[in-house]
Amino acid sequence: MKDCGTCPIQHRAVCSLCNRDELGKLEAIKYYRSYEAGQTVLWAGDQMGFVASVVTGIASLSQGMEDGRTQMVGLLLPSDFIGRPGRDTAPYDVVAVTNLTICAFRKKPFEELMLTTPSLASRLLEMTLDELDSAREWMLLLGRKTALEKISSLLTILASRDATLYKKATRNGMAFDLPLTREAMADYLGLTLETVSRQISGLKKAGVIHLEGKRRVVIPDMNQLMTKTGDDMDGGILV
Amino acid sequence: MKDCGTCPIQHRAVCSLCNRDELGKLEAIKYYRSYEAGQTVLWAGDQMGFVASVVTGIASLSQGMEDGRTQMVGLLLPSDFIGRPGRDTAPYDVVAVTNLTICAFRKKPFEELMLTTPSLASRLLEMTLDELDSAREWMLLLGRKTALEKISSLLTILASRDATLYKKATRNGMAFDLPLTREAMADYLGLTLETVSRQISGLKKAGVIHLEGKRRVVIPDMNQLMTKTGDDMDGGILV
DNA sequence: GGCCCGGTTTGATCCTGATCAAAGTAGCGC
DNA sequence: GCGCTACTTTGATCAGGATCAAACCGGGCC
Repeated sequence: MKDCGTCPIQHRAVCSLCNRDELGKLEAIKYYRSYEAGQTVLWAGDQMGFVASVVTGIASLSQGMEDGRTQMVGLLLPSDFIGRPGRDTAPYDVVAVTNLTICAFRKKPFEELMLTTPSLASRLLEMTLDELDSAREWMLLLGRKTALEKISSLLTILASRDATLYKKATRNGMAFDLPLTREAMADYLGLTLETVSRQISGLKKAGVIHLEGKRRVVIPDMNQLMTKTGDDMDGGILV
Repeated sequence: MKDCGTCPIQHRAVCSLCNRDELGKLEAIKYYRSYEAGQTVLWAGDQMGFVASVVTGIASLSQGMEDGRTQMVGLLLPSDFIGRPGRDTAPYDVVAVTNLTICAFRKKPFEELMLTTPSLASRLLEMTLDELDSAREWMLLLGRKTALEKISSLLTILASRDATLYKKATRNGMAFDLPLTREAMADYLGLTLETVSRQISGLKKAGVIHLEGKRRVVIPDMNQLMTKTGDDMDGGILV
């Protein structure tokens, strides 16, 4: 496994592109960049001179309407891809939700590399298809799930991603830090922050989760939470 | 321009893949297939031996929950792509909404062709990115728009697609046939069919649209309809 | 300590869209 | 024509979340 340079999580290949860069071709065109929580990485419509992969932290993609309503359309966790080969402006706002480090590649050379490296191109298609699948999964959530199901689904996803990231077991009890504010959760779920708060209180009262402070979530029984998502449970952990 | 074989719409390159197949490599592995309105092309989980492009008609992609709630996650119009290179089961139900003709390619040889034909691979990435963009556009609609805005957006999109398909002007008045039942519209918009019906009646009463029969929609002034979508209007016609 | 500030919780009320129910319409086969 | 079926419209009522409003933390900083 190739080390991703300054990658802060030891022994984990979080930069999913460098990780497969057997020939070291990406090495020459990559650089790291960091953002503080709350900083905007790109505004919708911005010129975009790079593509990138999230190394640590979380970024969000958001669409806004003129009257201020916003909808988060993607949550980028470590190893997720940012950017559009073949397009030159950002279609959405990209915001650092937590402190964020990305591994960026200059776009022009990256695109040239794609033409001569079929494995890179097919890896990218693969990743885009995955994103498409999760976008569509999210459409079901936004269109048809109740507030309770939405919250439960989000917690389940965050818990699973956190678990895979740190290689922890999920089945019997786990804990993780909520990286999102109530407002960010609301934006992602198509709810208001008050509703998010109320539903979380509900889950807490029901004993499905408990909170240590405002942000640390303890889930005594993962299955109990998953019951509330409305999803099929035998598919195992979703991502 | 290459003719797409039995393609029923004359002088139009609706099979977007054959259309660019300068070398005729796709010729050998393609075949046509037709479905009647209402027929299911693929069930979620089905083995999927082909990829395809819609030639005529409309297909839908739907996700279902066990309790019967369903959410349409994509509407495939002529030239849209069906299938997943690199995956072998269908992730969603694919249903023929109207009578449907597709141009299918056997998956194995198609994938091999992709490896040796960078232009095909990059075309596919392009198409997938487009799908991802429209999925995310739809997430904004599902999460944040009102019923009226949802209906208006759908009508606007259908009108625009219809216009490009038949090369008609959209700005000053147009008419087209609604290909979807109220129920299908509801599934797509995350509403109930009653709400869809009521909102359409509302638009009719307001003079924004009128109906000839149940299915033919006349839009005297496209701009008036677009005012109701909640979208930015200077971006021109969305697809 | 006291203060401020961002984030959170909780309460009261309102309203949009869901639900339940019934009637209307068009097409089609007989 | 009749009756059937699938689709649509309209009405009455309900409820899940939104909205408006206030109080409640928990830090950080003076």
